[in-house]
Amino acid sequence: MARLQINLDSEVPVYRQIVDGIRILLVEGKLAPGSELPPVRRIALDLGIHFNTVAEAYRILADEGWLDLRHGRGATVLRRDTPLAANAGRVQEFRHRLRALIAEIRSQGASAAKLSAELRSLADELKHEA
Amino acid sequence: MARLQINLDSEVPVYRQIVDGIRILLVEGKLAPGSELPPVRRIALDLGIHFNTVAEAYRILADEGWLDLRHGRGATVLRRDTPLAANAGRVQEFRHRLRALIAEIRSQGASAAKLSAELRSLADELKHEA
DNA sequence: AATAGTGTATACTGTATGTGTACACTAAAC
DNA sequence: GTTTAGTGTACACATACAGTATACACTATT
Repeated sequence: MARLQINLDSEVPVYRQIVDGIRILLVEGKLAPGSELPPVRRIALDLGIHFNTVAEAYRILADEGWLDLRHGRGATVLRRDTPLAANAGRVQEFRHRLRALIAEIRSQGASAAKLSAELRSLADELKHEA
Repeated sequence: MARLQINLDSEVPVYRQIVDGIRILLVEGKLAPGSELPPVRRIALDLGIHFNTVAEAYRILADEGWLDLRHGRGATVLRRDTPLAANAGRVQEFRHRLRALIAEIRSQGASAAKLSAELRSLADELKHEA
């Protein structure tokens, strides 16, 4: 599995950074159904954190239906049919969180032009996946 | 000032939702330098929370250089020259957080096509602002 | 069986979040 | 000038969250 990037100084809790990082791989198909994830202790060792923190992340992804998590056997990626249609509220929430993210980065000095280009690039990637 | 939208059930702390919401208005120029923000008690009353929670949000925005916060007088928006050039690290962080956000919403059922369209729309808005 | 390797459960510590309350500063009324 | 109303500030507190330590239970292999 691709190496996860964790920032211990971030305001975002580590377990959520792990969830976010693995979910990217899952959604983008870089972790296919049937794959086995590394044991919690191994990831924990790599990242320099406690294995329970990784286990918490695995549990969340299992709750979301991404992982089959079984006592003594490890974690495997499930085939996960898209759960629900996108309703308007979800897309609106996305829009709001995206605006907040853009505002935060601009507030730190990133130019609107540069971010606009990044957004277009991501939009294209997404389009090809769809 | 435009009404802030706060979700008390969100996993995101209320004070940070306030920071995010106001920062959007600031970055997009909808709160111009010289404007006065409402007193912390008034916003708190509107949102049904304690005024100290709003005060915490104001302090953060003041630390970021957006607000002039003065004892007994209220909060006014400062002219804030862009603080730093966008370095590569910041844009990379943006990209990663954006991917995480997209993955999360897709994981909840939003289609790649729809999100791609949203991204393009936001990219265009940004471009016009630049 | 025994063992090594997996995830689980629970108690514990430090930190973050939000509130209550008293305070200090400013401006306006008098 | 003093008073008063309105503002942000400081700090203690209750509670929830994040991360760790440790003992446990399940699975597969020997």
